[in-house]
Formats: sequence, C-alpha cells, structure tokens
Amino acid sequence: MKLHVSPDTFPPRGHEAKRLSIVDSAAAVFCREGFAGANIDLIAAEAGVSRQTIYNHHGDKEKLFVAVVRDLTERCNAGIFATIATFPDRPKDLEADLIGFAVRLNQNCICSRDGKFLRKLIQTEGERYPELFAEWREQGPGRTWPAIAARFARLAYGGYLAIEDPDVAARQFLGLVNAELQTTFMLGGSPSEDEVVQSATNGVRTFLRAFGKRRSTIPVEKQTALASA
Amino acid sequence: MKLHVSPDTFPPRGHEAKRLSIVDSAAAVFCREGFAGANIDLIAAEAGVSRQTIYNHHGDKEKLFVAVVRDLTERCNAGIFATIATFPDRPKDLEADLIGFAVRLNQNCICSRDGKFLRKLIQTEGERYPELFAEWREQGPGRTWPAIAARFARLAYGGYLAIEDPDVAARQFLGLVNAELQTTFMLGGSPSEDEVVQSATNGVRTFLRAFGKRRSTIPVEKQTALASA
DNA sequence: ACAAATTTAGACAGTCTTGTCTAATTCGTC
DNA sequence: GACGAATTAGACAAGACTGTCTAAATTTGT
Repeated sequence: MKLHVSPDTFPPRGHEAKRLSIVDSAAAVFCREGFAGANIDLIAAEAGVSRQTIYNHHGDKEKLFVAVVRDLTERCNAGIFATIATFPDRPKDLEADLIGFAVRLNQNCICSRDGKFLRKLIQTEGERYPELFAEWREQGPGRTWPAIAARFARLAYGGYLAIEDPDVAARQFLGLVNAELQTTFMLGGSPSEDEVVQSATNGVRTFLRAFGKRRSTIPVEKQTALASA
Repeated sequence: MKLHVSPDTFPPRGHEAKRLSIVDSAAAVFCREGFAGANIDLIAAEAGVSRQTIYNHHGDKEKLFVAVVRDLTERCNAGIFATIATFPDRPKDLEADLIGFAVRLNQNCICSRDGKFLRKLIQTEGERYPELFAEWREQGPGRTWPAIAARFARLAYGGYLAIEDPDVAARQFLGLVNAELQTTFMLGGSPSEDEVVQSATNGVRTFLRAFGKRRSTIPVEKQTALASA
C-alpha cells in the first residue's frame, strides 16, 4: 500500500523539477537548432540530466517537442491574460495608460523568453504539426484576441475612444505598437527597453490620432448611439 | 586560347539554368525542413539534377545555403524597389491609391514565394550566420525603408499628409496594413487576396484618420458635442 | 561529327544521431 | 540505516547523411 498524498500523482518531488528543467532546455535547443538539428544529448547536458532520463519522461523526440509547445503555450497564455488584466478600463491619462499597457504587453508577453521561444517554434515547425498548432491557435490567439478586443470595446463604450470594429482596432493597436520592433524580431533579438517604450509611445500616439475622441470624426450612428446612451 | 564571348563568363548555357534550378529547390527545402533537416539528396531530386552536380556548383551545404539567401535577397529587393516605384506621388484619390500600393506591396513582396522564403530563412537561421544577415540587413531593410520613407515625406511635402517623422510613419503604415495578416504569417500561410485587400483597406483608413489632412478638421459644434458626450 | 566539358549513377568511408539496454549509483522516505 | 524508485553512465545496433571518388553517359560548341 503506497499512500503519497503529495501534490497530485505518484511521482516524488525532484521528478517534476527535472521534467521542468528538461522542457526548458529543450525549448532553448529546439529554438536555436530547429527540430532536426536539436540533439538529445545536448538537451540532456543543458538540462543537467542524463539522456535516459529524457526518454523516461517523454518517450521520444517528437513527444518531447509536443510537450515543449504545450508548456510554452500555457505559460504564455497565463502571461497574456495577467497582462490583459492590467488594461486601463478607466484611464486617468489615456495616452500614458495605453503606453504603459503596450509596454507591459511587449515586455511580459512578446519579448519574454517564453514568448520569443513560442513564436519561433511556431514559425519554424508550425507547418509540420498541423493539429498541434491548430490547438495553439485555438488556445492562444483564439482566446487572447477577443479578450483584448473586449477591453477596447469597453473603452469605446465608456466614451474614451471612437472605434467601429474593436477586433480590427485591437489588431491595429498591436501592429502600431510593434511597428518599430519588427526588424529586431526578425533576427530573434530582444529590443532594449528604450526601443520598446519608443515604439509604444509612437504607436499609441498614432492610434489616438486615429481613434481618440477629440481629434477624429465619428460616424453618425455612433454619435446618436452615444447621445442616447 | 579560349574565347567565349557569351553572356559573361566561361560556363556554357545549360549550366546557369541548372544553377538556378538548384538554388530554387534548395530554398524550398531549407524552408520546409530547416538547415539541419534539409537533405542534399532531396534537393537534388527536387531540382532534377544529381547530387554531384550540386557539389560541383556550390561546394558544400553551407555555401549552398549562403547562395540561396543571397539570391533571395537580391530578387526580393528588386521586387520591392519595383513596387516602390508605383507609390502614388500625386494621388487622385489618396485612400484608394494608398490601398492599391499596400496591396501591391503585400502581394509582390511579402506574400510572394521569394518573400515568404526569405523571411522564414532569416527568422530560422538568422542567428547562426551573423555576417550573412548583417549583409541582408544592409542591403534589404537598410535600403528599402529609407526609400519608402522618402515617398511618404514627399507626400507630406505635397500637402497630402500631416506627418512629423516619415520613418516612423512608413513603419506604422506597414504595421497597420499587415495588422490582420499576422496570425496567417505566423504559420507560413498565404492570406487570400480578399484578406490582403481587407487588411490594407482597414489599415489605410486608420492611417489616414491619423495622418490625413482633410478629415482632421471637423466643424466646431460637432467636436464640442462629442467632447461633452 | 568530334572533342572537351559537364552531368550522372552508384559505391563508399566516416561521422553523427536516435532509441534501447544493463548494471551501478543516488535520492527520498520510512 | 534500509528499501524501492528514479537516475546515471556507458555501450550498443540500426539507420541517415555528408562529401568524395570513379567510370560511363550526355551535352555543348565548333
């Protein structure tokens, strides 16, 4: 009779720690070398475990890769939702608050280690694993974009912005805020904090020139809708 | 004494045709499989030549890869400059003309076979070949961005746009115009023409809301009415 | 049609990698 | 300290790939 009332299942504690270490190192090596170029011995060395342990935990290279992507997706999603929770619903200074949000989104989700890794793995190996990346698409963009769009819709409803389509606005917001970082992203580099702030500032300013209330035109139906609201 | 006054150098004609065929197939295979996963035999089969011919032409796998990137960069640059030449300097209908330009840019340079391949190779193997991709950066973005920015500056000077920084505006233009295609790009897919037009249309409209001259002035009574709403 | 250059198919050695196996060792718990 | 589970190091077979070599076949220019 074995009764471990530990966390959830039978494996002891160091077990899970090793699993994490393996997945972390595997993510780095898969990113650096690509799936075909990734060497199990190298992953083992980088994780500080023996090769056999990797096979004990994950079976084979392909299953290890799947586990890596699942883990990264999960952690990135958590980070994105945590950041979305800081969206300024009742901004005091709309420009400053949106810039802050944009910088947080970039630093915590897009330039983070996990974010960079997941993005690169999807771009690199996405076509080879259609079902895995369909899953990512549902769990990732499929859930985060609507959440962000909803926040912009709320801001519009609150009278802070003049937006017709919140989904389009959300995507354009990210496009603007990252506009000056694209070349850096291309080569896998991380922009400096100054660059992130600069790009976010310029992006938000343009965004508000287009959708801010004071300066822009608003379709008639929205005016009446707002007037009656 | 050998005097071939043919095109430029000594090799016959079929020679260059094979070289092209090899580089083309190699580009496709390197993209699909990554550098490490790319198989010389597969490239040879796809190009319709024998493996030995590849070694005769390019020496080894790494040199072949470099040749592929050089070729792609050159062809993409040519395409981009050809497209930039169609930038509307004296637009009749600013919105329609900018949308047209954006669609051309997307279809000819970004969604084209060469564009997709080059982008993926840079993202995938960029970090492994710093000097090669420094060269790309100089020849590519380093030359095309200023050219595009110069066109926007001219448009501003001509009174069509209210832009402070043409470089920022150029990058934001591309960010906006591609905002809705990012997820598709992630997985290496090509958006349909409808999607490209849609994204370009929404992007240009937002761009003009921010930087267009005509619409930024609104009758005073509407502004105050909106401001108080 | 001839001669030179190029291309081809196939064999080949050498290297690397994956995944399995075994026996010894370490770790966590009682 | 002792027990069982997990981990380790290393050997190992099987397969894949690169890059070279050779001899035959084909193409090219004249």
